[in-house]
Amino acid sequence: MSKIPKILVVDDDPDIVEILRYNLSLGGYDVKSAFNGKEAIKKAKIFLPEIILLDVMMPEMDGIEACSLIKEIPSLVNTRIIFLSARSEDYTQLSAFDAGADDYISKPVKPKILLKKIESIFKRINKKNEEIKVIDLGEIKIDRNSYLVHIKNQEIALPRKEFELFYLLASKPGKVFTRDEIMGKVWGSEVVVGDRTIDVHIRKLREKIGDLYFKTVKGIGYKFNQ
Amino acid sequence: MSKIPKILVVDDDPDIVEILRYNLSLGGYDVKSAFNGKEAIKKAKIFLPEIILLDVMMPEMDGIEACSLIKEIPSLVNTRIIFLSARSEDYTQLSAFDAGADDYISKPVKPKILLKKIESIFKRINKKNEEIKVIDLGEIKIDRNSYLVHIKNQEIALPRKEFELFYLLASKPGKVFTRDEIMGKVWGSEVVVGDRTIDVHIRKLREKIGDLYFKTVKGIGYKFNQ
DNA sequence: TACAATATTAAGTAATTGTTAAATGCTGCA
DNA sequence: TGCAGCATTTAACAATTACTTAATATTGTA
Repeated sequence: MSKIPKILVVDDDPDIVEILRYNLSLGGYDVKSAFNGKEAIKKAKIFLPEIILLDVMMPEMDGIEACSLIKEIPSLVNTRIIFLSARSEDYTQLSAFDAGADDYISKPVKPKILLKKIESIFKRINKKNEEIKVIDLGEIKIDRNSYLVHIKNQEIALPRKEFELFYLLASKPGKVFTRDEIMGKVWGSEVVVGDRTIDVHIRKLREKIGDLYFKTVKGIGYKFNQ
Repeated sequence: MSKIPKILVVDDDPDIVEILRYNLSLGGYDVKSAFNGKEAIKKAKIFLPEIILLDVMMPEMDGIEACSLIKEIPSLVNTRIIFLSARSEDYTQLSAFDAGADDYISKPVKPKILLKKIESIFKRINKKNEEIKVIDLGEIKIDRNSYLVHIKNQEIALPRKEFELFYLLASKPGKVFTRDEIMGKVWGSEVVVGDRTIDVHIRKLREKIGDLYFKTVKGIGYKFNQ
């Protein structure tokens, strides 16, 4: 998490490579470049970048073909590929996504959009590693994919805050979460809400999920017990 | 799938036509030729090639104009066009792609590169055709080939955006797709449209497909349930 | 017991989505 | 080229749902 994120830039036009390299370096990334598909694959194997920016139109081996090949290299399965293309046509986009692209930027590339996109991808990468999508406690399952809670074959839909709160508590059954902890993780550190807000949400959960599961630890916070 | 791939070569220089024809024939392709844009269009309509190699500079009607016209012929919408040009100038490339070109080779053409490119395009074409383009959920079938939806022996035609949205949601029944996710996958990550656009499309789907299938998860997104 | 912390309500406020109709964009065709 | 017809987006407003608050009651414990 503490290492510098690596990006490989691939384009046959040296000017474009330079522009991208410049902007990405400013953004604090470790950038390397290649000028065709073959070189890209070779360098990617060694450099192991988190993201590859890949031009679609290149002589010899085009971006889409290169992408397909990269996606087959085991050490690069988690590498995200962003295509660069002269025009944003449906056909091109489709083949790009078919080949395994993760995103798409049309030229001319605007530095702001580029950096934003990169940033959002890194955010996604980090998030994904942290997150487990389904909490399975046997009788109770909490599923982030469908935003549903299953209890003994019953299906319950929860509003967002209630779901997040439940998800947090159930992520470590038995652990007491302080009010501050809950506040920070469910509401975010910037939001300011009144004292009773958490209680009200706990109440709703007790109503919907079952009274017994949620234990109050007076003076500290709450915990979930199966 | 078993037929011989067809390529139409168009250049006003008979020598170049001959070189290309020779090399492509060796590669196992069914090659025909034309010597100007008009002839190219006429022959293409009958020959129905998978790929057209088109010289940019030609007397009477240049390649770019010819390309535009070809792209408007319904029976040739799936034909890929590769431009041949004496120099790889930016300006030319841009107009070429504007006209609907799929790729670009600069002269002098190296047979190896040409064959590789052609091969990679055919690979892509075949891959696409092989791909699962039909989502079959029993009572509901969603067919990408015809852009039709079948529900209980009823056939419903959907406009593109509605179709794409439906296709996305139905690709993982039960999964909640966030608005961002939907935006990125159906509209593309660069397009900016208003807040209510997705809702309106969902509404149309509910109208046409059935209210029950599309569930709103407030604060998150939408999901499809069979 | 006192009293600080939590529970419970109902009602207020905010946020999100639904619905329409009209505006805009696009495509094929005469 | 201009028009017709459909697709898509926008904008305004309504409806719904989520969330927070405030007032009051209850609880647990020093």
